[in-house]
Amino acid sequence: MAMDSTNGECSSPTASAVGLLPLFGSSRPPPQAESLEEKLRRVSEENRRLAPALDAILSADRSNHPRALATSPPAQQQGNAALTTQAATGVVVTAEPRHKVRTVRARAEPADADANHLKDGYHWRKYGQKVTRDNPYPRAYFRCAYAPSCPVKKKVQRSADDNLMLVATYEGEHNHEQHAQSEYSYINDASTTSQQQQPQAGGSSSSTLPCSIISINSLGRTITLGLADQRRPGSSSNAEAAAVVVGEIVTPELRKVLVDELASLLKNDPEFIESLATAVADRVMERIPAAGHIL
DNA sequence: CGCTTTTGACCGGCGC
DNA sequence: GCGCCGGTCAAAAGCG
Repeated sequence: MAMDSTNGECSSPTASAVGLLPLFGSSRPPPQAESLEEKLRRVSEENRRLAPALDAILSADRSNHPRALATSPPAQQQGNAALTTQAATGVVVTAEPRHKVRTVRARAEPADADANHLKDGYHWRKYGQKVTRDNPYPRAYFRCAYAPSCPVKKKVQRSADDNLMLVATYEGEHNHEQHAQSEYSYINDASTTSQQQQPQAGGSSSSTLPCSIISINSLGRTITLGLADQRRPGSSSNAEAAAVVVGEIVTPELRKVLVDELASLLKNDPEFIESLATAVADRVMERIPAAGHIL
């Protein structure tokens, strides 16, 4: 099963087919130009879009079995995506539950251009570095700082194609909680992706982007909350550019962060509010069938 | 002073 | 068996 979406292109066939959820479409007539019928059709369409999102969240929430969303063979060994998500900010998580190997691709922060380290909420100790044959950039080897009690290792290497893209491979599972002051979020430049290079909007940094948070809990198989660049031309609303992928959420704290993030996003989206109000009004009207007779 | 990072050496798997 | 290559070790250096 593969999930894919790039740079807020939430309506990509791949994304909608597999569960990267295009919360809102991008080509929509202005609300004032809509008839009631069109509104009804639009609301119904959005309901259809949201249903898989809800299903994905609920299934991830209720399932303790890690293979809920990952049923494919190992990505690294067979070239298939075992469980790959790529959010709008260019972070890809490939989970391979059977062998406890996960690959994370994340765009390095410009200020950290020389760093070869991914902050993921755990404390790592570097134990080696090696230049590999197929990549001019050195590969760094990290062990969990709680080793040997924690067997997790990770390898971090810059992509040969894009030196701002960090590729981290995790092996094993942590047997402890994240560090208290851990940073389990990537604040990434939302205008870039791993697959498609988008021009950086004036070189602005990600810190100016609200809600551009990607959370990856390496205890979980996949957690991605990606919000596309709101400055992108044609992106008329926050939610329109949003893509949410939730695999297995492990910690309640992280779950709360993700839910809060999504709730905050939707609250600030006037189109979502309007759609919600319309849907509620429709339901009310359905329950008052004789209202016309009263008048 | 203790912890972390660096870096060259070493080891083991794999293909020829 | 040999060489290549990825992964690991461990001493030295760096840092707070």
